[in-house]
Formats: sequence, structure tokens, C-alpha cells
Amino acid sequence: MHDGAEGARTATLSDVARRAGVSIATASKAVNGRSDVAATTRTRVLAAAEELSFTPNAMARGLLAGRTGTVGLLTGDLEGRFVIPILMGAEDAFGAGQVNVFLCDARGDAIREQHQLKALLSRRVDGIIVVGRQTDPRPSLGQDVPVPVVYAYAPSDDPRDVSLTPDNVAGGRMAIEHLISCGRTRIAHISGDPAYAAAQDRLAGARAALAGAGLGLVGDPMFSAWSEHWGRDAAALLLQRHPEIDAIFCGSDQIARGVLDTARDLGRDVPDDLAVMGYDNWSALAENSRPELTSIDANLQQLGRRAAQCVFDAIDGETTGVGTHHLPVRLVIRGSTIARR
Amino acid sequence: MHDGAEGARTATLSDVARRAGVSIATASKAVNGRSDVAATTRTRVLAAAEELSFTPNAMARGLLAGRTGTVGLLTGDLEGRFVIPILMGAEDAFGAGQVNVFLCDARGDAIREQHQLKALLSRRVDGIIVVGRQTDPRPSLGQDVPVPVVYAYAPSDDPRDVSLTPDNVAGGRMAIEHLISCGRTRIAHISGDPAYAAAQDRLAGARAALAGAGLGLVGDPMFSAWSEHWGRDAAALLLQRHPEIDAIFCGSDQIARGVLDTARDLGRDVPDDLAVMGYDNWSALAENSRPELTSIDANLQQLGRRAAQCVFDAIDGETTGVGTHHLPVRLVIRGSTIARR
DNA sequence: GAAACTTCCGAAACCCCTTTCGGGAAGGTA
DNA sequence: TACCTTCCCGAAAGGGGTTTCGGAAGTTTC
Repeated sequence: MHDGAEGARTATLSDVARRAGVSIATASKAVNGRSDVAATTRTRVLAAAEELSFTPNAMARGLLAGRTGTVGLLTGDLEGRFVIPILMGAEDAFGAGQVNVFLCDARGDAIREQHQLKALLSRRVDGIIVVGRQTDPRPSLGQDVPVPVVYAYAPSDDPRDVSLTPDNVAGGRMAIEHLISCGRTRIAHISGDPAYAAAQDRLAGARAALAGAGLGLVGDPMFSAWSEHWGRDAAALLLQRHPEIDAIFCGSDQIARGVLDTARDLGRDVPDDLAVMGYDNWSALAENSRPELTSIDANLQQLGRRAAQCVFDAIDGETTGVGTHHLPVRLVIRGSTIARR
Repeated sequence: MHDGAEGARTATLSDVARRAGVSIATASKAVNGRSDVAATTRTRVLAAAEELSFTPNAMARGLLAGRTGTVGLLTGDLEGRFVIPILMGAEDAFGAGQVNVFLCDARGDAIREQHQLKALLSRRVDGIIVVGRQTDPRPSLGQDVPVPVVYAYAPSDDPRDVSLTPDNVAGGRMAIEHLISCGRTRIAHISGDPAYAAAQDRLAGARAALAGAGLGLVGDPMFSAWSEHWGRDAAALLLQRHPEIDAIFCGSDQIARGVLDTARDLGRDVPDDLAVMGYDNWSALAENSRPELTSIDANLQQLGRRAAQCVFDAIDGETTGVGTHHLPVRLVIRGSTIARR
């Protein structure tokens, strides 16, 4: 009951108006900087608003405007490290304006996702960004969602949706081209779970680049898990079978870390004797290895920003081209692939 | 313009009422399962609502109720890996009910934080959780925020606030007690930036446990950075100066990874010859090292859940005790500290 | 057949803010 | 003095839903 105490009701516009001795309408105009208010009246109202620490009720405002200034971020799994940078990018792009982000984690459960979608719609979000944890296509939310939807990282399986995903094929190509430019010609590939589109796409890009240089992969590409353990085991097998190898392109930084371990155990010098490349540019891993890892960065934060931009555009009626857009990735060169000689 | 098309306005309660041939009031009662509605009327209304895929406007509803069913999550830095699990836990605890989470990243900037706080208040969140990236106390948002505030991970510097933070002292103690129980007596400590409360707290706990066993630390605790590089360098220095050491308690898993590397280089067998402990239980690191790392887990997801619960309680008027609550941590035993012999 | 209840429905107020539009007051002109 | 501008301000509607309360039917009781 005590004024200013914790329990005090937050001030409304009519409180401000009463305190300033004007009507609600005038208070509104004064606060929102519209004309038709005398300068002296305006300062009086603003002073009152300040004293009551008045903040306009965004709900009431949204009710009128038909827009809420909120966007839903629907993710399958927060744990995934790919989701976070995207989320940051989106939050960043929105934060510049007056938009706030509703975060929903569906825990990879379709039922839960429907639930969250319902909740977002009932909160009248102006748009939705769906973030997946893999680059494999995911089920569409459908075409009957009343607000714009953009899919980030995991594209929608419906070509009528707008999807943004990193260009893994280009990443694979870029990696190989870099290794070749470092003078390597006997290149092998160790990757993760072959069921992942990411694994296949990167391999496809790598093969294309090799073919373009008149080369081929040494041995078969090795697939299993996205882990250091697998990287170690695969490298041991590979280097025993094909000791002539002078570069290994890995499907992830984790795998590359394992490869580096094995190389060290076997006395193979990196990068002089053997170049190693990772993928994802997970800095905690890439920048702490010996030597530091050259890697491909998917620019996820930028992807998040772009997704936010697409949603904005769609809200404003400017339609982004539907379909899956493959965003450029970036080569980050570190010590594990310095040119020999 | 076409019914059901993308551009179609979302249905309102009056649309439903008109379609069902009843008044708005009756439609409201039917949809919300209140009494005073004949069964046949109710089914008719529900059918109409279904056909129009009606979702009640949470804003309009919140306007009446005075509560919005939303909570603000204010973080300094999403990048930090400590924030994510907390965020997941909170989202989880809320998600069970009808509450949704507004995510705001202040990028560690105080101005921006004020901005975000304003935004949250204007959206009339029912409560706020402030998540920091370190366990060092952070400035309070102040006592004049009109909704309950709970600080997670980074406690508030104002004892009148409610803060939840992991018990780093207990963690340090637990680590040493485990090493002693493995038969180790010549224990050293390598940690990160000494300016961090986490570093000091863990050391304090470790010293207490050692003293309790009539032991002391071998050499001075070594502080520098929370990185693998530092772990490698420090271990090299330490093992050269004190070769008799039989266990190293590290301030983070990253440091421990570095220590493992050096131990391997120097031919020290882990865990037989040297036990190594990490901290944080960052699974990507701890479960992929050779041998896998014993570590301390801060139960961050649980911390997030607890924070959410506190906010809930505060909203319902049940006040949690103010001050900083230290939540229990957990020992996770893996191969790097198996008892010798 | 009238009185006394039950049921069920709808009119209207309310939540907080924005916006339109009309009108009052002050000042200037004829 | 009568009339016209110009400037400000306020009454009121509206946005989408909830809730109270009164009243119109239909049902029972004597």
C-alpha cells in the first residue's frame, strides 16, 4: 500500500494524467511526443510520468496496434551449440529495434512443439523463427500459421517455406581448396554420422573440389560419430593403412581434435608432415589445440541476424524468396594447415 | 482476403460468437469451461472455435487479469556456457505451466541492461530472472522493480535480493575429499583467473578439506587463465618443480585437459601415477579426454529450475528467504581419478 | 393457474492505451 | 462588438477478452 513499495501497482497513464492535472488523451500525446500539446503541459506530464516511473503497457498498446513487437524463437534443443549463436544473432538484430524475443524449447518433441506454437500464437507474436539443431530438413509447421515463419539452420521440408541454412557443400569445397593451396595432394576425410545431411554435403563439396583439381580422396571417407574418440580411432586406422596421407579433412572440430591426438602419438608432425582441418570453428576446441585448428566457420550469428531480417521483411510485406537459402561460410586459418616448406 | 489464407486476420472471440449464434459473453464462458452454459450451446461454440482455429488473445486476457504469464530472462552474455543450462532449466520449469520466457541479452552492457529491463517491464512480465556468467556478485537491479527478481549464478551484491549460486566452496572441498579417498596426499592446484570468485571459493574449499585431513597443498596454487594452454604450461612447470605430486585439482575442465596433455608428454600415467580432476563437468571436454575426466558438476539446470520456482513463489506471495543461497554441487567420477592399486 | 425456482443467456462495465474529432479559450481582424 | 483563426485539450470509441448482474424463458409446486 505504501507508495513506491514493492507491492504498489505499476502506474498507468491515467495515474500520470491525474497527477499532471490533464486528461488521459493529453497525457498520451505528451508521453509519445505527438503535437497538439503545449510545451509547458508536456513538461508537466513528463515530470509526472517520471515521478511515477510510468512505463506504457505494451499489451494495451499492442491490442490497438495489432502488432505486439514480439517474435517467437522455437528451437528443438537449446543444448546444441549451433542453436546459441543463431539465437544470439536473432536477438541482436531484433534488440536494435523495439522487438523482444519469446524463447521456446520444444525438447525435440513434436507434441511439445505444437503446444509451444499455440502459446506463441496466443501471445500474438508478429513472426516466428524455427531453429533446428542439424542441417537436415525438418517438418514444416504448415502453411496455415497466421504469421511469417523462417526456418534457420534446419531447413523446412516444404519448399514453400523460407529456410536459411549454412552452405555445407561450399564449406567442404573451401576446405579442400585450402588444403590443396597448401600443397597437399593426398587427402583423406574423416567425418561423423553419415545419416546427417551435413556429413554428406561436406563430403560432396570436398569431392567436387578434388575432382576439379584432378585429384581424388585417399581411401574411403570414414563415417561414425561426431566425437574425439572416433577421431582418434579413425586416424589410427587411416594412418596405418595409408601412411602416405598428407592431409586430413575432418567433419567436425571434435573429430579433428582426436586426429591431432593420434598424430602426436604416432609421431606425425602437424602441420609439416600432416595437415589437419576441422569444421564448425568451435573456438573452445579449435583455439586450444596443438597446433590450433584451421576450420570452417558457418557464420551462425550472421545467419541468425539474417533470419531476423527475413521475419522483419515479411512482417512489412516484403517477401523473401521462398525455398532454402544456403548462406556463405568462412575459412579460418590457424596453425594446423600452414603451408609446408 | 480469402478465408483461411495467410493474410486472414486471426479469429477473435466475437467471430466465434457470431458463428455460433450466441453472445460474446456466452462464447467466453463456453470456451473457458465455466458453468452457466447449456451443454448443447457449449459444443456448438467449441465447434465454431475449432473451425475458426480460434486462439484467445493472451494480451487482452492479461490486460484484465493483471498478470501476463510471462517471465523475463535477463542475461549478460549468452555465449557463456554457464548461462545456457540455467536458461534451459528455467524454460523447463516454466514450460510445464502456461508461462513463456522473454529472453534478453544485455551483452554485458549496463546501459543496454537498463534498456532491456524497461522493455521487460513495459511488457508487464510477472517476474525476472537475472543470469550472470560468473559467480562474482553483480550490481543489483535495485529494490524498486515492481516485480519479483531472482539472481541466478551471479548473485546480487545487495543482500536484500534473492540470489541462487552454486556452492563453489563445497565443490572444492568435495574434489579434495575425493582425491584423498583415492589415496592421494600430495595434491596441487591449478586454476584460472584469480580475480574470479569461483577461483577463490574453490581454492578455499580445497584448503579446508586438506586441513581437515592434516594435509596442505603442494606448492602455491597456480592462477592465470581458464584455458588449456595455461593448463599445459602450468602442469609442465609444476611437475618439474614438484615431481612428487600425485594429484592435480584443476579449476576448470579446460585447464584439466591441458594438464592431461602435459602429463602424457612427460610420460606420467593418469590416473595411476597422477590423478587429475576438472571442474564444471563440461561433457564435450570431460567425456572426450584420455582418460575421461572426473569433475564437479554445478547442477546448473537444476539451478535454473529452482530460480524459476522462486519467481513463481514470489508471484504467489510466498517469499523465498533473501540473501545468497548456495546450491549443492555434484561429483562426477570418471577415469582420471580411479583409486590407485 | 399462479407463485417460486432453476437455467441459461446477454448487456454492459472494465482492463490500459491510442486516436479521432469536436469544441473552448485566447488572440487577432474588420 | 462581432467574427475568424489558431492552439490546446478532452470526451469517446475502439481493440479483445472476462465478469457481474439482471432478466427471460422453462420447470416445478401448491
